[in-house]
Amino acid sequence: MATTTATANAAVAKAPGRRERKAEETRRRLLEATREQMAEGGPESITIQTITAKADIGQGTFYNYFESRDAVIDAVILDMVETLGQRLDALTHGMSDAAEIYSFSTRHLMHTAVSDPVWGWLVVRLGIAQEGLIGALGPRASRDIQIGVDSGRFTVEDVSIASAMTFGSLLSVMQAYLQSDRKSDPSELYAENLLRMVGVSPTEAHEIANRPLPTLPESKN
Amino acid sequence: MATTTATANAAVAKAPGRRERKAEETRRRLLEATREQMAEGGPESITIQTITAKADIGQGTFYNYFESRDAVIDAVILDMVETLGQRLDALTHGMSDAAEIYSFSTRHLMHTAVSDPVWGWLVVRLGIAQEGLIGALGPRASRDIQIGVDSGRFTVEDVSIASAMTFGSLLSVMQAYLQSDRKSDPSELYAENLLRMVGVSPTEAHEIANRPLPTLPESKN
DNA sequence: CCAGAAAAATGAATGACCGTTCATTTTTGA
DNA sequence: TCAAAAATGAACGGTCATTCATTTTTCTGG
Repeated sequence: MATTTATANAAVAKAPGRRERKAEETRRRLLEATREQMAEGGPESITIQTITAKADIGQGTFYNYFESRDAVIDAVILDMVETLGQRLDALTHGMSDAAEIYSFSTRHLMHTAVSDPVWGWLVVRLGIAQEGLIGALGPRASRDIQIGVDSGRFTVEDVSIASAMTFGSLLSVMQAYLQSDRKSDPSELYAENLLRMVGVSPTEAHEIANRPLPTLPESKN
Repeated sequence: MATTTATANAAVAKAPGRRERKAEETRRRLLEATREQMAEGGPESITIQTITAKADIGQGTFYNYFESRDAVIDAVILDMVETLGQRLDALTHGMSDAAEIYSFSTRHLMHTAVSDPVWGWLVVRLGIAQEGLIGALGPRASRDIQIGVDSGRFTVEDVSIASAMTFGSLLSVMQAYLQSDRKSDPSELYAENLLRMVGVSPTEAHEIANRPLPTLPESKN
């Protein structure tokens, strides 16, 4: 064991090494190229050819980093959803009112979806059938709604259905927004409708959904 | 003019004729095969090869009836949506309470979506990005919600957003249902949540969403 | 600093799939 | 009987994911 040349490494293994660093960089380039391609041309424009050309990397090299075309798409989605999820968690961490947490989360989610073209493609085109997307967003929505139910703030008979509706509404409102003349950000009305859906009174729903929205913390990456 | 041989035909033209009847039959066969293929293998399995094989018709013949692959898919969707829409209209025609109309419509829609595999693929896989689907369902949802707003029954600030949410929720609830163990029909809970969303009080929403659901009239076809 | 082994990169070639076309054959109607 | 209409399916052209024999880069021990 301990074949590393000299540098005293603390625990198990942590020497980056030129090779590793370069490999990581290549992987990052491929993910970045995939993300960009998705933003510019949508999911159908993602071919191995376009990705590798954009990343300035040989076609064959792609398969040293990803199993298949689908694998890289899943990786991009997972990365984006996880990052946003963590930023939302950081934002709502200290809050105590479930309705406020739910409102801020859904507003930010919608706002992100209508502002960032990659999210636009992601949500609308890959949509609901995409495992990665629903698998990562679903649990978060469920959790936030469950908090409201447990604290007596929300009254829904079935959390999973309310969660699915939260998520599905996002898709269609966003789609409608993108196809319209993009007049006004629908985030507040979307959140207000959701609050009513989970049992918050209309007047209160209106007030909560229109509170000043704190900005999202930057991601740690 | 009047080149028809003999048969006294009333107005403009209405002689079916062997040719016309056969052509209609072929078109019907193609639509039917497309529908079946969609039910069995989903949208991506719809190729000209599979459709024509299933209909027992030559590949080339396909293009005597439809412009392209997309055209036949659109035709199937339009047909299905129109048929269901008319049945829903017939059902709710005599009703006066907007909440009941909205509830019955959404319940029937969800029930159809979770019962019929073609609708399943249609709604989930083609989903929200499909022009035909949203173009036909959207206006109906908007109309039903608008009736509620006009009669003071609903309070929503933006009908188009509420309409989009009605439709988008359908997708995701159905998707969740299909991926689960298909335990219980989510139609009632779905409708109840929607009623609350448009401003009906929780107690009333519960009552309305659980009224006995009249069966849908058969279609005229 | 060097040789040579191991790892990674490369891009041309492969093979599969699919929508669409069209020259030819079959069916229909008068 | 024959001309027009419809049907046919082989063939074309294009796209694209994936493979692999070869080249290039990196690492290691001397």
